Amino acid sequence: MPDTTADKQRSMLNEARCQTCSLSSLCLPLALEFPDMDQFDAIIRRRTPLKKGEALFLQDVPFTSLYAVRSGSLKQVTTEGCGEDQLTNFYLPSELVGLDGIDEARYPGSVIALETTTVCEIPFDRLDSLSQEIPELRGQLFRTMSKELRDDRRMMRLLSRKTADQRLASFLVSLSERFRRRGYSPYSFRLSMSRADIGNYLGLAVETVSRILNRFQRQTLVAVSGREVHILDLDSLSRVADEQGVDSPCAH
Amino acid sequence: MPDTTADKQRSMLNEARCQTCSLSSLCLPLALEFPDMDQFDAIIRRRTPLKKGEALFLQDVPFTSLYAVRSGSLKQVTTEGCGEDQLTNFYLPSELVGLDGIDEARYPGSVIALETTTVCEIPFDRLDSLSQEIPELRGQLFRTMSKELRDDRRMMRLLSRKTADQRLASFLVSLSERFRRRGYSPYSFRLSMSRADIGNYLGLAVETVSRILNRFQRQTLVAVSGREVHILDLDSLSRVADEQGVDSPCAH
DNA sequence: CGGCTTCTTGATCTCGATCAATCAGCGTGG
DNA sequence: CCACGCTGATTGATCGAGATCAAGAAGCCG
Repeated sequence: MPDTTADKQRSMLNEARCQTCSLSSLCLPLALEFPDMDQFDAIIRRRTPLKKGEALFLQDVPFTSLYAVRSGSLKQVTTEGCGEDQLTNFYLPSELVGLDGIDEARYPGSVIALETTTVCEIPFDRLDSLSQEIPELRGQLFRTMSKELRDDRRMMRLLSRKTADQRLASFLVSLSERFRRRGYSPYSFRLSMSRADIGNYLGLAVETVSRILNRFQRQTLVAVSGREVHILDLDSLSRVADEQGVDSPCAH
Repeated sequence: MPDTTADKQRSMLNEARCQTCSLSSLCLPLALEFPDMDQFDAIIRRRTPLKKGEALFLQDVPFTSLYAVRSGSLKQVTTEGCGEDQLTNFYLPSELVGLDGIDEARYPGSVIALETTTVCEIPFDRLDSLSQEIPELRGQLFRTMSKELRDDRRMMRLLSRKTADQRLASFLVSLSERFRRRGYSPYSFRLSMSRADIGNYLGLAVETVSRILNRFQRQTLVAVSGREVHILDLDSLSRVADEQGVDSPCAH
């Protein structure tokens, strides 16, 4: 028994090294060569895995670190005043959590594990210093934040112009792409979030999410069984995701 | 005549120095002391003023620089596929334009002047190098991007949960705050954007914007005449902006 | 003053929220 | 092993906020 624990410990620490991490081509240190990678690796802190429903941190807690998702997934939830929560983001492996906390020195939302999840903690003051010495790291940090800004703008477009159908389709296509990039099947995956989470994120009622998934299924765009999703016709789904009004056939 | 031009030129260049700029306490170099400020100032490039409707840059053009607004205002518009434009941001003096272009090395939307507008061009490669030498500058850049992320999340909440009334109220309150911070009256200002722009930004039809502004006026929350706005009851307006459902009286 | 665009106002219609039952999954304890 | 209860998901019926359609009114500039 102690043997197993030690093994597990060793394997975890090994996994936890950036050099051997399977996500290194997607993660923050992606632009680093070996000497720099070692330096970066040295500031990373291991965390014990989060169980489903556990919080990585709570809203308004002082900002100290960024977190790179290693496995599993999380959601970011902001509670404003006494109103309902707003789910502002889902995080998948290799993605960087906490960037929106830098400015006010506290996290603007709670981040909750949707399943068993492991993360790498990156103390921000150390990262900032290191980004002074390693221009590639600094550049990667700027690019990561910039990309998140771009994604946010896309989300605003989704929320302000798209129909419920287009939102669901966009959501599925986006998940599919993100899984593909991470080496998983873009056609078959398991949703780690509930229908309520999806609805909250997309600005739709749970019932609407359910109904539309059902319709997509009848249209043989997808096969959905509980949280298991099979995408049957990614092209059509993509077309639904950003189709225009029926009478604007785009350029011809 | 040449004398006047020379005067104007000199005065513009003088104005254009960060050290003497009235926005220095809000703008990017806000954390810098004098020797560093000079270095920063040295990489800034002057631009001739943009006329109303002129583009600072167009969508998909290669990213080279950030721009700090000196006077006037701009809107950022993204055209996706063949669909309608999405207005994703308004920029006021001291705000930084172009941060979402870093990642893909091109600007993800066109930025258009809403009135006569002057900006400071900040070549990004120079800024990046300088941010290596000046930690305060780097920190300010991180904070600025982080703040924009937070603002985006707030906007998502607005778009996915708020009613048309709440959106308009939030918009007016937010403008009021931004003007106050810049030393202008938070109660009286001129909208530089059209109703159509406001509607596009808030995810509402022009007609709805018009109707609700009218209703706010009947409720003596504001007095609106064309683009001239007087806020008569900022408290009530703020309350409208983030009131909950009628039957959740918040904490008591 | 006429020809624009922008803004306002009114009438109607529609998408998706809301309300209201089920239904399915699933861990818990008898 | 199965009844029980709980949470999450589905399905149906109704309703309403805001979009859309359709005129006008008011600026604005040559």
